[in-house]
Amino acid sequence: MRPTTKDLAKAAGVSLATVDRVLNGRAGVRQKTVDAVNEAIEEIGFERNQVAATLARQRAYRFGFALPRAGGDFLDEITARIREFERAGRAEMIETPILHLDDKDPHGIARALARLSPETHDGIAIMAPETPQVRDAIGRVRERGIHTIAFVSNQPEEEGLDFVGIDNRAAGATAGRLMARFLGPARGTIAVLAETIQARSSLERRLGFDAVLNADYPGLRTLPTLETHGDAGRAQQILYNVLAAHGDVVGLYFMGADARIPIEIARDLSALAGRVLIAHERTTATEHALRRGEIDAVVHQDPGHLVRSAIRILRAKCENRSTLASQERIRTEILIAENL
Amino acid sequence: MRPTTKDLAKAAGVSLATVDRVLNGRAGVRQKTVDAVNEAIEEIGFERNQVAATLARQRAYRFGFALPRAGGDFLDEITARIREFERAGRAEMIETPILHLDDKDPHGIARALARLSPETHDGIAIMAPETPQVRDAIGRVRERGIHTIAFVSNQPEEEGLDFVGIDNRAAGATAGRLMARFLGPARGTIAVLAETIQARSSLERRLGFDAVLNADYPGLRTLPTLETHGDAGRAQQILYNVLAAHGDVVGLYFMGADARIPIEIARDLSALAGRVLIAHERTTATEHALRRGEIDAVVHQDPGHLVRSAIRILRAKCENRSTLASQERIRTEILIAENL
DNA sequence: TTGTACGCGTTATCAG
DNA sequence: CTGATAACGCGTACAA
Repeated sequence: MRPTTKDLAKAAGVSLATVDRVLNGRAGVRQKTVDAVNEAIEEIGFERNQVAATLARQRAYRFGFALPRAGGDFLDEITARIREFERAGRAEMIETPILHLDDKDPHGIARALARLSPETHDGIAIMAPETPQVRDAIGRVRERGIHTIAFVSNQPEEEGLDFVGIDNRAAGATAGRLMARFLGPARGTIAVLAETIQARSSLERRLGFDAVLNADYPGLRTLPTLETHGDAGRAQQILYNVLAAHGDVVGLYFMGADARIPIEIARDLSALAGRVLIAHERTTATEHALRRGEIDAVVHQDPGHLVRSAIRILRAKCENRSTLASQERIRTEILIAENL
Repeated sequence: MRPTTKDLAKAAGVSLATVDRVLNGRAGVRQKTVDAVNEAIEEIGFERNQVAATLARQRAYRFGFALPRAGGDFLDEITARIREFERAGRAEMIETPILHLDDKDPHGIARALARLSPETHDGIAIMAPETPQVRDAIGRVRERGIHTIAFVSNQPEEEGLDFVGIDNRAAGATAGRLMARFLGPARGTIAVLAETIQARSSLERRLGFDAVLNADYPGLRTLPTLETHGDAGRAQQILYNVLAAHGDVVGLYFMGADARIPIEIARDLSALAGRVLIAHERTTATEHALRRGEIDAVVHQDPGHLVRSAIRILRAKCENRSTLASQERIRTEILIAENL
């Protein structure tokens, strides 16, 4: 049988309570005693039994998800995955409450984050715009002893804040390579659409996309990013204009997280037939479009994986363990009709 | 607080022991009592606390992996992922011993499986050829009360044996579509290589590959599958012959799980430059080849995901729970240089 | 057919 | 600063 805390206490010549204090880094133990316990840990090869530890905590882990209140199919999918986990999580003593944030109101977000207490949250995954207010609020959440990670939309890297999501530059490069390979010898212009070019994810994707095309495909020219602001009418006008202005548009890249609107418009624009269309994120809209051959490929990050990875990382932080890096890197997936 | 077995016992008017019997489907309880307990479960909304249940079992789960003794980079990768899990699994009371099988000896495999006892194994994931002996042996393992699943290489579906691995037909179709899309307007012949055409996986991949090409690309012709039998010399000869016999080879599809040998040969065959090459499984060989642009795409199933999915499914069976279907479907991943 | 009592390996709460 | 001791929710002998 594996050594237990009891064995450890005996080996170190202290009580169970002291063992617990050392194991969990609590204050009020002489350094000498700490060392003795740590030596005994090495000696007998003690490893904490997390199952017992979780049971003894007397309460479930509470890992919150702070998400924008509204935000298209992809966010709905994320929410669905959280709720799905919620059911299974109860038996494992993990709760995953969702906290809704108003995307457009940084102060409101900051206030919501300020209300988080260690009493009700062991950790929180935050998907929010990267404003100074939000960044500061996150810092204060951490200071209160709540573990935090940036979720899907990255926060500035500086403060070593863990991040769960894909590498958007790589995702853009992937889209770019597929676009070029699918176009083959064709030459011409590629239009790029996004909800907004302000989002960091859009910037990074664009960077990756251009890097590939500029480096290897002189026959292809990319236009500046066009902003739809999530507005169907505007998107339609934009697409119409760009096709009118450039007779040689051979490809379209929908860079945003909600490709539904551009896809629907593209469907009606017969002028787009035969062009290569690439979008981001698997949603019902992109899935159907792939099946019908209306778009050619989707670059995707799996929402289920995102959610579970965030939970695993938060839990590992609580138990101050490290995680399996190989498991936590979110893949930049390529979807075509055949591998849906 | 969530209701516990104690609350359940009280609500049903029985003892804890009886609650346990009903919960775990043990014999020796009057139907009337069973019903009473089940009603009480509904009434108070009881859900078993798996953390407590696991702790109380007094022993770790033991989920074995029965794998071929030798088998190329992909299998090495799987083994590495099992070992990786092993370290983290101990704290969660899950052990994952590996059982080595001799791929070429069905009777030996059957004997090895016959030695498995419920004392030492709660479940086992089996990767083995689909011979009658093996199938029968698996049946007997299950009869002894050990949970089983087919791992990576499928067993005939008939007996409702769960399977963890990709849909090989879809994987072949994915490879076929990529091949055709990357070739663009080019016309010509595609050579298909495999270690052996006998393996079910090869058959299924070929089926998917051909289905796509035959349906949509009349300008592309596929040759019969060529067998390398994992032999470098033979593979070289085959490739040489096929290029000599067909002047219009525009693409190569490496269907087997170990693309290292064909890749190395292709690298030296300057005649292959400019052709589209697609292989299966991410290994150091395929990864490097993608980075260097020696091959164009890799169709992949993630070994880490395979391993963890097998473990989760076996565990769910032990706790007779259902699993999150969305999490357990192994993706047919497409890898190019940009999304490695 | 049913119930009692104890144990699992931790954590938390006291008292000293 | 340290130690006893009682939980935590469930499984399992063993008794009845």
